[in-house]
Amino acid sequence: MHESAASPQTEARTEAAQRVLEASKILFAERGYDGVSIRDIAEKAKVSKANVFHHFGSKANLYAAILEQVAEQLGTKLDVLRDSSCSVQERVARFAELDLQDQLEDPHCVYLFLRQLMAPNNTEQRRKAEQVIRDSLRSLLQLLEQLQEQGELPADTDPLALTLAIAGGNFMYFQLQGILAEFQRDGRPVDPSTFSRSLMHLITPAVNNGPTPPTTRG
Amino acid sequence: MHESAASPQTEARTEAAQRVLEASKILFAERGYDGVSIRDIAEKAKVSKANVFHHFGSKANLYAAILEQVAEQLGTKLDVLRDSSCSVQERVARFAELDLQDQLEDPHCVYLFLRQLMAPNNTEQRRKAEQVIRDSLRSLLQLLEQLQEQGELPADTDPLALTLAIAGGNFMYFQLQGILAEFQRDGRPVDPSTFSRSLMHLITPAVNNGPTPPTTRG
DNA sequence: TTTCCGACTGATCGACCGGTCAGGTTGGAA
DNA sequence: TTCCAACCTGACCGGTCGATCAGTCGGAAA
Repeated sequence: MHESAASPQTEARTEAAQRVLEASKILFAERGYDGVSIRDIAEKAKVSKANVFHHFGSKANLYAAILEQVAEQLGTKLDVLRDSSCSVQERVARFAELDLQDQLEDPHCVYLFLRQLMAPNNTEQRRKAEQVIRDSLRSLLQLLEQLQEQGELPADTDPLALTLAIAGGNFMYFQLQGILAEFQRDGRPVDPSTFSRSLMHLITPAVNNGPTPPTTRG
Repeated sequence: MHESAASPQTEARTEAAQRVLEASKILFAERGYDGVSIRDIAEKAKVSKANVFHHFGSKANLYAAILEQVAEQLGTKLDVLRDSSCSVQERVARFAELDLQDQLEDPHCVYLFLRQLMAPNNTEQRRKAEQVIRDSLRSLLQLLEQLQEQGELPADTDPLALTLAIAGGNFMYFQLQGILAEFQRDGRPVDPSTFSRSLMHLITPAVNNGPTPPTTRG
C-alpha cells in the first residue's frame, strides 16, 4: 500500500506521478470529480491507467491529494495579512488585491475550491472548504474591526458585511471577467487592479487615500 | 420523437414527468450532471428508468429542461427592478434583499446556475448562464448610475464595482450562511434581511432607507 | 552474480452507465 | 366495440467506469 493521504508530503514524487497531479488538477477543476475518468487523467499525463492507481491507490485518494494541495495554496494567502508591517488600511487593500490576483493567476484552484464548497453540508469535503474560508475571512474581519476601532471606518458600518462584500466582489469579478467589458462605456476590459482599487474606494472612502480621484495611478 | 427542448412548454406534463423534473432539479443541483444517473432520478421520482427517456428523450435533454426552468425563474427577478413605482433607492435596496431571499428560498436553483457558470468558456451552457447574469447585473448597474446622476451616490464611486459588491456579498452570505454565526460576537445567526440592510448601508449610506442624516462622509 | 523492490504496463474483471425495445395498460375518439 | 396513441414497464444492449492482477524492467543492495 501507499502512504496515507493525510501525510503532508510534497516530497519525492516520481515525474510521472507529478504529471498525474497536474493533469488531475486541471481536469477536476474543469469537469468535476464525476466528469473525469482515470482514463482521461492517464491520457493527459501520458501515463498508463494502472500507474495512476499504483501511485494514488484510488480515484478518491487522488482527488483528496489535489484538494489538500489547493487548501495549502489558499492558506498561504493569510501570511500577507499578518506579517505585513504597513498600516492596517494598506493591509486590507493589499489583501483584496492579492486575493483577486491569486484567483486570476490560478483559476483551477478557485474552481476546485468552489466545487468543494458545493458538496452537501456535513460532509468532510464541505467542512474542509469551510475551514479554509473561515480562516481567511476571520483574518480580514479582524483587520476591519481593528480599522473601526481606529476610527478609520464609520462606527455604524458592519465589518462582517464589509468582509463579505470585498470577498464577494472579488469573486464576482473573477467569474464575470469576460463580460464586464461590455458594461463599461468605452467597452474596454476592466483592469483587475483598477477594479480592486474601485472596490476598496467605494466600500470605505476612508481607506482610500482621501482626495485622489480613482484614475489610473502609477 | 419529442418536442424540441427549445419550446417554451410549461403546459401539459404528466404527473410522473413532473416528479422527474423535481427529482432531477434536486439531484443535479446537489451532485452535478455527471454525478447523477438516470437510475437515481427514476428511483427518486418513483418512475421506471425507461419512462424518463420516454418523456425527455435523453439525459442531456432533461438537463437542458431543468436549466431552462432555472433561467426562467431567475429572469423574473428583474420585474421588481423595472415595474416598481417607488424611489430608485428603494428599488436598489429591494433588489438586493429580494435577490438574497430568492437564493435562500431555492438553493437548488443557485447551485444549478453556479454549475452552469462553471462550464468551460464558449460553450452554450456557459453563454446562457452569462446571458442571465448579464441582464440582471445590467439592470442593477443602470439603477445605480441613475442614482449617481441624481447625486444620491458620490460621483467618485464606481457603479460597476458597487454592483459586483452587492451581488457578490449576497452570494457570499448565501454560501457561508452556516458559518457566519460564529463571526458574530453573540454567536447568533445573521438574519438575512438584517444583513441585506447592513450591506446596503455600508456600501452607500445615502441609499439606506432609514432617516439617516447626510453622513459625515469622511 | 543474484536478489529484491519500486515504477510501470496490458489485459481483464464485475458493476454500472445511457439508451433501446417489445410489449402491457389505459382512456378517449370513431 | 374497435382502434389508436400516449403512458409506462422489465429486460436487455454495448460501452465505459474504477479497480485488480500478473508480470516486465532497471537499478540498488547482498
